[in-house]
Amino acid sequence: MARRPAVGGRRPTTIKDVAVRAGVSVPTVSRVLAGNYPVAARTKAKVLRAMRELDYVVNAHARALAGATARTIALVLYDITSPFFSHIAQGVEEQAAAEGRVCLVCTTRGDADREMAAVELMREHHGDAVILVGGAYREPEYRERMIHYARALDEAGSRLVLCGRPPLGDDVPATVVEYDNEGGAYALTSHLLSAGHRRIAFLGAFDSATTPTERVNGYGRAHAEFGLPVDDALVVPGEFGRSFGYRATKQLIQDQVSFTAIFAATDVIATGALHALRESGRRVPDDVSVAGYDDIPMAAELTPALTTVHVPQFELGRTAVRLALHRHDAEVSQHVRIGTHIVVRDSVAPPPSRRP
Amino acid sequence: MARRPAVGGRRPTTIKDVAVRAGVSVPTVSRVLAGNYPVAARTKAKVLRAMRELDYVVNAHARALAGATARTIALVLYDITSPFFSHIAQGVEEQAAAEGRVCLVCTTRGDADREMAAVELMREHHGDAVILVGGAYREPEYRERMIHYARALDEAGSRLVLCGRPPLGDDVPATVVEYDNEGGAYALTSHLLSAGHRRIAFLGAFDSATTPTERVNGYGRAHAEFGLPVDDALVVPGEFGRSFGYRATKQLIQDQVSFTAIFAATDVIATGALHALRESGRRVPDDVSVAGYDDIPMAAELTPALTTVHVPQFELGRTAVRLALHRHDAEVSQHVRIGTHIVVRDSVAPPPSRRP
DNA sequence: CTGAAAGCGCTAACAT
DNA sequence: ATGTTAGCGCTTTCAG
Repeated sequence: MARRPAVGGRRPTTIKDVAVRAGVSVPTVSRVLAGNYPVAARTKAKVLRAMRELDYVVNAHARALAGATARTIALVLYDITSPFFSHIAQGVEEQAAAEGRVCLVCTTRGDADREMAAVELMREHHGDAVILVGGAYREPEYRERMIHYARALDEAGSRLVLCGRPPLGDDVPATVVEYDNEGGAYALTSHLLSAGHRRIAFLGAFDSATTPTERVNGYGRAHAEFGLPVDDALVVPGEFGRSFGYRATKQLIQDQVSFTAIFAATDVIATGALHALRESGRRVPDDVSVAGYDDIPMAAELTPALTTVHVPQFELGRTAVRLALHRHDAEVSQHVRIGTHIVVRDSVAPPPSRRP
Repeated sequence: MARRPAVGGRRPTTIKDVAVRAGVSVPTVSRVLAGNYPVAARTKAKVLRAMRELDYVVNAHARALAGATARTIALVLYDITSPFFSHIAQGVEEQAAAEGRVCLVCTTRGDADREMAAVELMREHHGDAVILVGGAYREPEYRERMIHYARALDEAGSRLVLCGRPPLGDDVPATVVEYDNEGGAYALTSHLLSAGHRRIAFLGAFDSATTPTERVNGYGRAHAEFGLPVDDALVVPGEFGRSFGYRATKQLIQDQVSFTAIFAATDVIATGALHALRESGRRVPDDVSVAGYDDIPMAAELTPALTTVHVPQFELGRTAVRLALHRHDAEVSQHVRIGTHIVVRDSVAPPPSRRP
């Protein structure tokens, strides 16, 4: 029964070794470790000394198995390299650290199957919460599966958190941290319309298989309120990546679709559009106005600085963790909707026709 | 001894429940779970069926405690939101996933104490490796502490990995995945000098307390080989952030220091410099050339596209995981140095004096 | 304030 | 091919 001779090393120090060296029992060591139980000062000192001398660290697994919680937060992320998601992740990580938790991270890259596999995997780790960021699909089976996960996690004493994703229904035990997609898009489109734009291209109308179409809906509602029709030729479906923004803009120009403004569904798409416009000799905002969505930090640093809709990414992440960990406090609501607002910078001007 | 009534839920299903329902013993269930032992097809089917019906998932902690490894990779990162680090993190995450591991992530934000606390925390989790990315300090106590961690992790059957960080010494059991800082900086500086530049500002000469000064060394060596002195007024120490690049450039201009090129120690610093130059009415590369380091994906997409030194971020991350996990294969070296090379784009031109 | 005993859920050695 | 037994390192009753 020789256990774990660990190819390159010997058996790590355990609580028992500490107990022996300090001349006390194992539970006593455990008590000074937890610090939630009276221990004589002298005993405590002896134990701490032994721990230091032996370079002892607790075994998180043994602790999780014996005690109640693993003190981890699981994060299932669409993609770490996208600025929008990475800032949410930062919020999650910082709040988790502040509450004494480590993060377990998995990446899905927009694959629903990988996402579900990731949730299953996270279930095995029995963290305090499983936070889903980005990606959300609308197939009914997918939804059913998520509801199932929400229930399973709840029964296991954990919590499913939908961060920046649509809710699953009021009877589903999940925490929801949303933000306003439709309203922000409505406000920004209104801003463009008020500036005099009548031909506004919308880049990134997500297809029905993926994330909600709320942003394009806001765009549509603003047009409706202005009594203007939407020209379908101006609404370009696509993913949220820089290359899509670039390609879509090039295509619009090549197809000779006339437009005086571009509203990109994300700031990253907008940077691609900006690039394409510049390459085609269009000045922004003199010839064409450009607006984005998300207000990633880079938006303020582009030339011209991008007019966009602010989404508090960091706050979103922090809130997700906070709500999940304090879900038993009566004051803490489990469904919040964080507001968004327009940030006016330099990439939007009246269309050329409206200027001298 | 009522265990874990878990405020909002009941006791999760265990392997025992599965065994009972399938009418077999616990080890048999364990065997079909592991799949590394002969089990009769009929029995296996019964067990799998029971697992499905009970919605069973293994307890990762129990498994880690009883078995050998936790199947996790710990990642201690300077900052998730910086593109350079997030792309390394992506490489780590993908390789870890490919090898059936989940990542535990902690962020340090350049605080040596937080970094050490993070390593301690990761030690508790008994992952297969603890990968350190970014940040590295040069105080002797810090170095001693890291050496200590390397030994402790080794003894625990884990592995310290220094990714993009200087080695700790040949006798220290750690995996090192380096890349060439000095050589890349030398090559790029030579490129600028060859183009005719003689007043090249260097932005981001790290102070002695933090990361190595190798990049500035390469800058110096190139000058020496060209038989040129370095003007200290052109070498600006600072952190690697966009705002530093912006401020330093503004300062240089305000101080009327003459320069025809800027070599930024990171691409992110370069974006700040670009911004400041644009604001001051300098055209790039017509009036001033700009070069960066790292080749973050954004570098290719700037206007003008940035000439820089390519560092394979994704590869760095993947390699870190691969080497650590396969450290017992004789063929796998535990100290690799990944090459860097210049990427010539549009932000460097001969200085105005050398053009018609 | 401290120790003895039990058990968390799982895997691995030992028998069949 | 399967069951029995022991034990991973820790926390938590329960006694004293």
